[in-house]
Amino acid sequence: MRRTRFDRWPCPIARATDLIGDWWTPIILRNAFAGQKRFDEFQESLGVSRAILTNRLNRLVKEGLMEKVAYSERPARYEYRLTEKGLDFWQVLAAMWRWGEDWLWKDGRAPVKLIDRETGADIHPEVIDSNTGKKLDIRQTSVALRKRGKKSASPTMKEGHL
Amino acid sequence: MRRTRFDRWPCPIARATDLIGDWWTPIILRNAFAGQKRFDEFQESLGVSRAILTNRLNRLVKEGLMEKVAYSERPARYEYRLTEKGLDFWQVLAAMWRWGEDWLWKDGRAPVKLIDRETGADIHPEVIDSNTGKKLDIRQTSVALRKRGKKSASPTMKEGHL
DNA sequence: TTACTAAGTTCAACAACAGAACTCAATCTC
DNA sequence: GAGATTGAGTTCTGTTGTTGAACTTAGTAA
Repeated sequence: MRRTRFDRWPCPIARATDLIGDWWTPIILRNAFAGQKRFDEFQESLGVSRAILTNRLNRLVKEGLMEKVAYSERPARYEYRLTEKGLDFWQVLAAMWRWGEDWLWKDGRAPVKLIDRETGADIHPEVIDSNTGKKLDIRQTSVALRKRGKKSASPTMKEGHL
Repeated sequence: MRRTRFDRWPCPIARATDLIGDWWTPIILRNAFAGQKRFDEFQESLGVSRAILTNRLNRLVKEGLMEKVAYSERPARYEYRLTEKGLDFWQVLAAMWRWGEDWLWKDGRAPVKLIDRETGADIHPEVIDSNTGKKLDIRQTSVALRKRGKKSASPTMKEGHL
């Protein structure tokens, strides 16, 4: 009766969801992107239970999004740093940022914005198809099976339109 | 001792996480994008508990990502359709798709891909800044408070670099 | 010697999830 | 017209996961 796992499903969205599909993981990553590194720093700024924080950081390390690095030998002290894999996850958080600021403020606008560190210009994340440079349109998008693909773990991802 | 809620936090990522920060919601939305509409269709293809499915669909309706529409009066039968707000969420799932296919297949590639429904060309989601057209770079990105912003609910989102 | 710090671990109460069975109104099948 | 089927749920029982507080441990500072 364990939590259902998606990490062997043949769909990238399902596998990504398995990894970050809980309340704390995306928020912890957000704070890591904001420069936080230490256990107590995460714990105090978020108010998360220490047991859960331990669990989530361990998972992020095991999955390669963060690495645990000693910044002091004696006493032994560690910090958590984003890896390349973790840094690349910024695209997902940025897409969430964009959707969130577009849709989740009923009255007024979000009190924060993303800016370019050098020019100060506003940054508006947008998801495009890199082949055409155009904004994604679901109505034009389908899922296809790759040729010579490996057998897909159940449940099968069917071809078809999105 | 309720689950910690983020829906009043001043950060778009936190609010979005509150909405989709569980294992089933993104997967249900994925299937909705794949064209599924009915309760039993979701239930059978995902194997999710009916109680949880009811709960998640209700939440998605309450938050405006889906709408419950009667497709038959007698007997009363309903289907769930993505709204504009729900359709726009595709950018987030697409970003997850891209990150997932780039990082979550150790051996080989994901067995599925996104293609353009008309041309059949591969689609590669990518997150850019719509002002510059360039790929996002976290090392160049900061968070800024908007001028004249409303008081921020705790915890405070600080200015600073990401 | 006592207090403090960082990074956890342990614990009890409670909430959420899984899987199966049950409900209910209407329609189809024999 | 009796019984089975369908769609869309609700209810139930037993685990598993989350919360918040207290405790641990090794080393340092006062």
